[in-house]
Amino acid sequence: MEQNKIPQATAKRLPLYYRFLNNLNQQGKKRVSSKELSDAVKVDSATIRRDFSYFGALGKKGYGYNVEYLLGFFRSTLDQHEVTEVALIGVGNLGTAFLHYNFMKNNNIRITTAFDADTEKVGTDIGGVPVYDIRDLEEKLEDIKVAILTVPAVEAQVIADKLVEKGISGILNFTPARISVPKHIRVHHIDLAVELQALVYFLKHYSLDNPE
Amino acid sequence: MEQNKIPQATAKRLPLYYRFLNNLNQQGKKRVSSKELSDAVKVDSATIRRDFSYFGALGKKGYGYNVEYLLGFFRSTLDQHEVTEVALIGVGNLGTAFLHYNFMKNNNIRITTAFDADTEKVGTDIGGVPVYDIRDLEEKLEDIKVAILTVPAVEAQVIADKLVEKGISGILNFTPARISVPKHIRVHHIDLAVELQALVYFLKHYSLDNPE
DNA sequence: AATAAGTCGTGATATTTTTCACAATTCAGT
DNA sequence: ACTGAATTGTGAAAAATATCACGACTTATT
Repeated sequence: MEQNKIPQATAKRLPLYYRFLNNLNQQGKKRVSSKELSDAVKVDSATIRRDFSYFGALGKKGYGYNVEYLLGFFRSTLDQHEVTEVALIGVGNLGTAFLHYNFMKNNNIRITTAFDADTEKVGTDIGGVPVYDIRDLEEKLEDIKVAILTVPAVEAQVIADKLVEKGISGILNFTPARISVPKHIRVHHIDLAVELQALVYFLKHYSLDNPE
Repeated sequence: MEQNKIPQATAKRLPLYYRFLNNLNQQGKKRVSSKELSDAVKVDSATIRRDFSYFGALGKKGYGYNVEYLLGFFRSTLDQHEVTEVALIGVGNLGTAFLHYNFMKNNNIRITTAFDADTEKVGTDIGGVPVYDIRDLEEKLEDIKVAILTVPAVEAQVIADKLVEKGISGILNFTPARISVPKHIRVHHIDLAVELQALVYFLKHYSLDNPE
């Protein structure tokens, strides 16, 4: 289970590589070089080769990588052979965007359950996902290990506590609240206002050339 | 203009600090320590002190930081005294979520203009923002420097090209497409599927303890 | 006035991540 | 076969980031 020592920075890029390889494969492309990949995903080619090398020698010198082989390799590495079920808490605009997104296409992930407090929404189906009452969270969550949190900030901690109690493993938190959880639970924060403001800051202070 | 050598990692955390300080100030809190900040924003206290130190000695030893002073300092550093106008391209669910988000509260940012291809939406106001026809992009964009891109992936590059032509400086790209732009233009990618899949990957391979 | 507790700022160190640069290898063309 | 162009995998170096740990200072208390 414990894949030894893949750097976090690498792990975060894997889904990106995977998706692009998937596209290439669907286009019938048979081989690809780190340079081509680099142009497409905007990651330095040496970084890509280094990333791949953590999994062994996947390519051929002077040739590049076999798309199908590489794809197959990543599929198993990313555990794409079994569907990961995800719950979505908070069916506002952002939550609805997720419900309409088809994660099955490139990622073997499915949102199977959604929750909201709004009685207008409870009982409906959005993007094929049933929306339950947030008060039934504990009963309906079953053994889902991953949750997407798109609720108002003030609700975030209370709901996170409930998720923890039900045995969640990971939370993708879109609220501005930095939630507290036991340390064996992984939380990734995506803070839209912070991202926007950071971009504005970079433009004002790093504008002349574009590092990163 | 060129603030010397603030590390990027620090710059990305500034908006987070700023927002929390703003909250503290509104609560009437007068002082705060790096430890308290650390608990709230989940960043190591030494990292916070280091981050602040790039701007000089903002605190007092044995005391902590004066909330009002620190806030004022960040306000100028983050250029919060003048409103940054932003355009939003693509009024789907995700775009609509942005239009309803009040960036003026903690960030001095305002979405002033939105664009969409759907004639149902063109001409309406969403969250107080007028929605124009995407075909009028060139005419209506005026001198907005920042754009949020929430369109279908296939449209992304075409629209990015138009934005570039109109003199955009920064793009917050929510599409899975990695767009190509001249290198003086800054693009931040937020890729929802990648974030979700990366979280799932971390859970499977790093589950026992939670680094980061 | 002295003491204790709390806290910053930062030199030094550790860790993580990226990049360089090149030997080894492959492939395509002659 | 041979040659030249392309490309990997990786040791080594560089750069970026995070953390440790402590002297110096502030405040509160007695």
